[in-house]
Amino acid sequence: MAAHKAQTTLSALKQAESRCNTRGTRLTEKRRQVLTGLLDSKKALSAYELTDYCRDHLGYQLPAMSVYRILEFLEGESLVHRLDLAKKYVACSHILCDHEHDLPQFLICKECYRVQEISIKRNLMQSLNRSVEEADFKLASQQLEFDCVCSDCYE
Amino acid sequence: MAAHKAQTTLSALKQAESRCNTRGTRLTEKRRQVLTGLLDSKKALSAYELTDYCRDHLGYQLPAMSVYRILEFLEGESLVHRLDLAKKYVACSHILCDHEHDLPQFLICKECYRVQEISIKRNLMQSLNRSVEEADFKLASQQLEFDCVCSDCYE
DNA sequence: ATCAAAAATGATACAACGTATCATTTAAGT
DNA sequence: ACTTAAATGATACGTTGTATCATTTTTGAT
Ligand SMILES: [Zn+2]
Ligand SMILES: [Zn+2]
Ligand SMILES: [Zn+2]
Ligand SMILES: [Zn+2]
Repeated sequence: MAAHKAQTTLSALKQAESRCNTRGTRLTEKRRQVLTGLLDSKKALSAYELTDYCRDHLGYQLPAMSVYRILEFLEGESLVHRLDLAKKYVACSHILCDHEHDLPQFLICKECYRVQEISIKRNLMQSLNRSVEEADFKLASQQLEFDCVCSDCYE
Repeated sequence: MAAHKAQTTLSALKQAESRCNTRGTRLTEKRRQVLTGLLDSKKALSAYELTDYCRDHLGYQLPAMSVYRILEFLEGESLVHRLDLAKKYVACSHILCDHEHDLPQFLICKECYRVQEISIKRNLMQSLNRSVEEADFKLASQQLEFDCVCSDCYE
C-alpha cells in the first residue's frame, strides 16, 4: 500500500495558491489562514473551532459566517472536505497531488477527529452499491464517512 | 432475500408493551405516543418533529426535553434507532421479531427520510473492516448509516 | 487617478438540534 | 398513608448552521 507522503503546511499552501491561480479564483489572506488552521491542526475542525484558531493564533476574531463562506470556497476548490457525520471540516490530504483523486471515503476518529482519507477498493464499493440497490435505494454519494477510532485512541 | 413483513403500528405497540413488561420497564402513555408517532410516520423524525406530532395529533405539546428522554428510553429497549447522520430517530423495523437482530445498517433517504434497515452480508462487512484496519483505524460500530435516495425520490 | 461593478467580508438575527439542571408530578412499595 | 424512586416539565444554555443586509476590498474600464 503506497503510503501517502505527509504534506507539509507550507508546500500545501503553495500548491493551493497555484491551483487557485490556475482556476482563476483567489486564495485571499483569510482563506489562506483558514486553510492553514486546518493543515496545521492535522485533524477535522468545526467552523467555530476555526474562529477560535484565528483568535488564538492570529489575534483577530474571524466571524463564523465568514468561516463558513471560506470553507465553502475551499471545498469548491477541492482543498477541504466537509464531513457531514462529524460536522467538521478537514484539509484534503491530496492537495500536493496534481491528479484529481477518486471520490474518497473518510475514516473519522470520533475521539480526536484525526481523519484518514482512503479509497475503498472498487469491487468492495461495487458490492456495497449492489447491497443498497437490493433494498431499492441508491447511495447519495460514493463519498462515504465512517465513524471510527484511530490507533492513538483505542485503549 | 426473505422480505420482511411490514409491522403494523398496533401489533408493534403490543409487542413493545410486552417486551417492556418482560424487561421490567414501563411503556408509559407518553412513551407509547412517541413510539406511535414514529411507527405511523413510517420514516425518521427529529425530536422536534415528534413534539409537533403530539401537538397536531394528540392536542398537547410534549416538551422537547421529554421527547429526547423518551427516545433515549425507547432506544435502550431496542424499539427505536437513533440515526446520527440524519439527526433523526426511526422505529426499529424488527419490533415484531422476537430474535435479537444483528447490528443493522441503515439506508436513509435524504429527501424523504424513509429508512431501510438492512443487514449487509457478513463477508462484505469483513472486507470493509479490513479496509479500515489497513488504514490503522477501527470502525466505531458495525451499525452503519448511508446517505441514500429511495426509489420514490429519484427522478 | 477615477469611477462603477463585482467579489469578499462583516454584523445581526434567527433556526434546528441537543444538553444541563432543577422543579414538579406520578407511580411503586411498604 | 407515607416514603422513595421514576417520569415528566420548565428553563436556560451550547453548538452548528443559514438568511439577510451592510460594508469593505478588488477589479477593470475610462
Ligand atoms: Zn481529498
Ligand atoms: Zn483518535
Ligand atoms: Zn432495528
Ligand atoms: Zn425518499
